[in-house]
Amino acid sequence: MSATGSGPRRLSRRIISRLASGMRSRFASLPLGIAMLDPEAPRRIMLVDCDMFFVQVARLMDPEGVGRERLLLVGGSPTGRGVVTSASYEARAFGVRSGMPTTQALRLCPDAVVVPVPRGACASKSRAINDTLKRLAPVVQAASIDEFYLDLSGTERLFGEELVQTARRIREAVLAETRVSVSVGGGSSRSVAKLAVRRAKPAGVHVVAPGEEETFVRTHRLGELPGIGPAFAVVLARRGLVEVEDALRIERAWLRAWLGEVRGDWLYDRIRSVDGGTVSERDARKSVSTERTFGHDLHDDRTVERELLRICVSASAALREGGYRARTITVKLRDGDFCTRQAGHTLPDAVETDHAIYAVALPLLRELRSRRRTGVRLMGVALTGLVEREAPTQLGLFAGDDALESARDRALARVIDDLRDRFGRAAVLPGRVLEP
DNA sequence: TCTGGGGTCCTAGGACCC
DNA sequence: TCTGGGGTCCTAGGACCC
Repeated sequence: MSATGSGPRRLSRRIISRLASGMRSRFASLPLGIAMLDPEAPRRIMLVDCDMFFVQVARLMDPEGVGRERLLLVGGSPTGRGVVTSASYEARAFGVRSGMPTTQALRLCPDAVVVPVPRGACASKSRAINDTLKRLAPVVQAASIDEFYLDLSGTERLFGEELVQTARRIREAVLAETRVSVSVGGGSSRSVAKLAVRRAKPAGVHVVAPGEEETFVRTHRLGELPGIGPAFAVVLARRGLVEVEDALRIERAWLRAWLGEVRGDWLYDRIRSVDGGTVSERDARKSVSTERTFGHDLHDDRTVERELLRICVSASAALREGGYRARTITVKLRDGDFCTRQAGHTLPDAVETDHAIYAVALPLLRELRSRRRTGVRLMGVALTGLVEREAPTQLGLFAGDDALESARDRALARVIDDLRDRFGRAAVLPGRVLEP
């Protein structure tokens, strides 16, 4: 839950006109004017959310096969330890939900067909939808692979239509251009739009009229609000707060005393649909991670360490692909009994090569393993403390025999990335780094 | 019944510094 | 002779989201 921002920023007239001229060239096909940048214009936010996105993409990929399956589960894994990422509406009628273990889903719906997540196709569909939306709205923010926030403040006057009509137009355009069915929620803030899109599903539109926000939010239970998960809902229920209605009766000071300043303020504002969140281009990434759940728990140290190397290779490739270096390397273990532990280390200088990351990760893994020696169900490596790769480094000061990575190591890593790009992932396999 | 993989944000204690 | 206090970084854990 983010409590950042404090409403629309005020922009000086000069900045507004500069932005507006930039916008006109970028959105040449739109009749955009200065009105939509007016910080005084009431916020009109839309959330475009794909209907069972992974199921739709899997069907589009294979129209004759998977495309004809009504009872379809996307997710699971060849190891048999997966969960359902997305289920068709027909399968949901049997009680299947996303996040449910695939084995459990198949007990509820034995005739369902399970297919893996078509990751690459999902990513490119997501980009296509984003491109379409950028032509239809001035500000588009991809909140996840299948959700997009649009800021349409001021466009009602501009387009000469109500937000509901704009929403329908956008829904039809996305369907026509990408063949993906979406639902659209609208309102005065991100959080209202997010609640509204659920009422719109499937394949519909729901716009909360200006002034109706509080009445609309009041029809929900607290646990239905985005940002209130099972744990928070239990805390609230202990205070007798179950419906939004219940919490509306409590003064801010009491919510702060019960829940802490940050969460108390957040809840007080959210149920009144006060939401400082703005729609803007996505911020820089904060972390890159790779993790893997094994088909069977791993016990042998050499096997575990070999898997760590593979995970480091994959995480560092993703790091370099994003154009980053990382200062903090964290190893995560989930034991056979689902106990999850992690250990991390922060370096004085950011690194980017497989070798350096593995050299930091290996002692962390050994430390975790020595604390608790049980089978390893899952292992992961997270890279944080990211810096842009082009940022100047202190390498010169430290380059020596004990430096974790040299300019030569980095150059080599990029050559290998390039080979993998051209000849496939298996073109270059790690070998020598195995014995540090 | 057995629990994925990719993220973001918050908390809280201890170290360290001024 | 007793105990400062505030800011920032690091680390581990957890809640939450899709």
